Amino acid sequence: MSLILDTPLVKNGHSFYVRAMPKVTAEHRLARRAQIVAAARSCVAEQGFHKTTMADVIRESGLSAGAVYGYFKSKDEIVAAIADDALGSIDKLFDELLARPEPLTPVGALQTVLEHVIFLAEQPGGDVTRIAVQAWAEALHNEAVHATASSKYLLLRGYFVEIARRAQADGTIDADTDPEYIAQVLFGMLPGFILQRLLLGDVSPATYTAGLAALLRP
Amino acid sequence: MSLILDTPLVKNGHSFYVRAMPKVTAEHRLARRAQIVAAARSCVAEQGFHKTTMADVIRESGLSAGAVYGYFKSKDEIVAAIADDALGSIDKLFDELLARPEPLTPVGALQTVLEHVIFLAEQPGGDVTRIAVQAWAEALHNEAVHATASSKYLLLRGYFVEIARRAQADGTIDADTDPEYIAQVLFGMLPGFILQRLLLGDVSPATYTAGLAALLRP
Amino acid sequence: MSLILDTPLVKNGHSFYVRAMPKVTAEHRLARRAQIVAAARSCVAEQGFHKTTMADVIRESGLSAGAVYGYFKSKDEIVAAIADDALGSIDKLFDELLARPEPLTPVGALQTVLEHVIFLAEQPGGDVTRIAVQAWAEALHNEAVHATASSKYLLLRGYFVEIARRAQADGTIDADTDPEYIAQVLFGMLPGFILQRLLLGDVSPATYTAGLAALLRP
Amino acid sequence: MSLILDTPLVKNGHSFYVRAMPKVTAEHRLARRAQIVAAARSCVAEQGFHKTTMADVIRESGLSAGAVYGYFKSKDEIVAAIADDALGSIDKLFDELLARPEPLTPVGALQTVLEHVIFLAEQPGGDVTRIAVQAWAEALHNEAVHATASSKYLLLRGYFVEIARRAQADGTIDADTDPEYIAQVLFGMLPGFILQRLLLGDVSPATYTAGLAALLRP
DNA sequence: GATGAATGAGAATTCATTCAT
DNA sequence: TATGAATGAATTCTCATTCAT
Repeated sequence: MSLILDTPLVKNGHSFYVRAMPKVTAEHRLARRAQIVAAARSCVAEQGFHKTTMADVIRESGLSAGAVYGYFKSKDEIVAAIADDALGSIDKLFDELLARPEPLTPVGALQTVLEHVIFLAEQPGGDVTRIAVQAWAEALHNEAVHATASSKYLLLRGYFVEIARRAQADGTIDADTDPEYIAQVLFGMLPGFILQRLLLGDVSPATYTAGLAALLRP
Repeated sequence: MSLILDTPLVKNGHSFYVRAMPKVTAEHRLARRAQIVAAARSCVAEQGFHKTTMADVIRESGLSAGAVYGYFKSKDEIVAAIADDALGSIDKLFDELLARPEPLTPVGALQTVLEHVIFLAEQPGGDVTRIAVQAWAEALHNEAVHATASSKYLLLRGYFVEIARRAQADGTIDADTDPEYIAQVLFGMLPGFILQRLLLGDVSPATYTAGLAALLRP
Repeated sequence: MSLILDTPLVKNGHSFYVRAMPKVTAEHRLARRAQIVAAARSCVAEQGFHKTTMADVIRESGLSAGAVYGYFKSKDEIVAAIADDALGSIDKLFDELLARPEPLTPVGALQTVLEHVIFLAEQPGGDVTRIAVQAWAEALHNEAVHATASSKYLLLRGYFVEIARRAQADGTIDADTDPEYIAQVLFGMLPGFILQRLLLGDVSPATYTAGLAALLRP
Repeated sequence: MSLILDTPLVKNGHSFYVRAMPKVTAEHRLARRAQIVAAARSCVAEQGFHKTTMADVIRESGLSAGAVYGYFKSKDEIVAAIADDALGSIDKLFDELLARPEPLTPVGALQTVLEHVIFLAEQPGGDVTRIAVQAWAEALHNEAVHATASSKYLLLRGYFVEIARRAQADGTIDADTDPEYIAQVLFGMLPGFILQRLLLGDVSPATYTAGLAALLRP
């Protein structure tokens, strides 16, 4: 990004300076925001939202205090952005599920989700599931986080409703039960999986799917 | 804590009250600790661990700063005590389950647990499940809370192992699957229930048990 | 303020500790507030409201940051308190005027006021008139200061209305003019005196009263 | 400031615009400075010197940060420029007074000045008198502003000395009093007028002149 | 010269904890 | 032991100013 001319051009009796109009703004701004969120995310995955100080985020992001505050008005906005970002993983789970050509069974859907959760958790830059757990706690007294969390979770749970409906249609599952209830249970297995993985460390998609399969098999 | 004298002694320009110091120390100490934890718990249920300040706890408990610090060395100790207290509810769930005369089926056990969770959550003094969610987040970077949480959760999950074994013994559940895996799934339904109840507000023991029953019914 | 007893009194089978109930609160609180305002005032007299930092006030007051914030919720509150305090000098001018046994003429009243302004300005702890000038500027965009200033100024101007009325009654001043207008002019000489004294340094009650007397003498 | 090219040059992934640099430098510079001072003045009239940030000035002026700093080395220089500009109104008062063909009486001179003060205050771009009040406060701890203010005020006061001399010459005013003292009082009525107008809002040239006339009439 | 993103010192404020009484 | 005023390090956020383009 070098300045091209140091000496003014002279044309029509006027001197001209060449001014860079960096296209920067749009993408650059987003990239910087992402950079900051990434820095913050890795702090939060380690220390939680509240032990993470702005100084941590600033240091980790490699920017200055002023720069960070140029992209986010407050720590709360960064917290919300991290939560959004982490809960955005839900969208990725969703895409993964919808990419499947054939319809999935309940167990199949759960297995797919669990495997993708593990995949996401192991991405570099801080375990998303750790952030999800922070987000659960935060959502209880932070309306912004609550709003994101509930909408994302309703979305994913909606997918399980669809799975339940199909299973009811082909007679695999009792057709008289509200598919929402079935989805509550299926979706409701995720937090328990995440929590046991983080706190007890002895679950895996394989053990979990095996356990569920055993329960479902008559 | 009776006052012996109603009229203050005045000496050196200061007034003094003479106050009875009951010898009860042992129980008294415990009562005081409980009083502080109760105060702190109701703050934490509303605001979370980190937004709850010592000043909040001190005000809510009706004691003085010095008094509170006489019973707890630090905020961290109070946090640990609240987590212990909240996770102690697990013991109550457990007692509830063991009190049953006849052995429970997986669905029955879950229903019993969910109903008791609701019962505990609705006790006055702050919803325990809100504190549990805070404790999950805290456990990720607070060893004391992590230790309590994991031991309690292993204990409760152990109960579900027992349930699974019984169901395998009487042929209700496939006997070739490790009962630990089955317990992971059964126990793993609790966090999802708690979370959906707090964040989405549309689950109940009835809907959940119906959903699970539909899944299990062939 | 020494603790009287180190060893518990034992009476009626109970042990007693003697607890100091410092009468502190009421007067002590006021004294501390005054101490902080005094510190702040001397800073403000030198540097103005905005160049005076909380760190300055804290250092000058000899207290800690926390202590200062225990008495004032914000810098704005301290600013308001200083303005109140400085504008409270108006009350002192007023008292001075009302203490006079015989009624004053316009020139006499002005002279008395100017002399007392000088007296107050020369008190140790920061020239009040410098703070008054800051308060004028502040009042233009600080509602709290504006409210105090306008009420105090109306009060003092009201005194001059009274002076004007008397002068009209005894025929010294034209009776057909609204005494409020006359008071506006009399009271309105004060800011100009204060300003010329601070910025030009060449006015005194003597020169000012001489000038006014010359104007009034036919 | 005409753009020669409508289509950006693109080079190295950046787009460039070529802009005409008028040779006008001298006037252009002054125009730009005036533009910046005007922007800053309207901010200061609303918020005072210290609440006005450079960001405010930059936004209001429509220029870039760099551009503003190209014309003023620091905020302090802008503050000084605004004060100079506002105190420059004194020159306008002065011109107004000297433009009168016949010599003025003290009351006449004051009336003329007050009326012109109102005229200036009501010009668009921020009430000059509000800025004057800020300048008074600033002059107490800003040598540049102090220097400008005192020289301007001495100048205007000098005019009143002249008025006083004339009145002494034609016997309207006692000849034994130093005309400087009389000027102190006459000039000293201005700040009180400005302040009462801004803080109390109930004075006008008419009420003020009426009040003064009543005082002077035997 | 012009731009505006970036800088970083410094400001206001909070809060866990202590300690004289 | 009990009190609660006091402490001061740590935290969030601002804003005058610079500098690569």
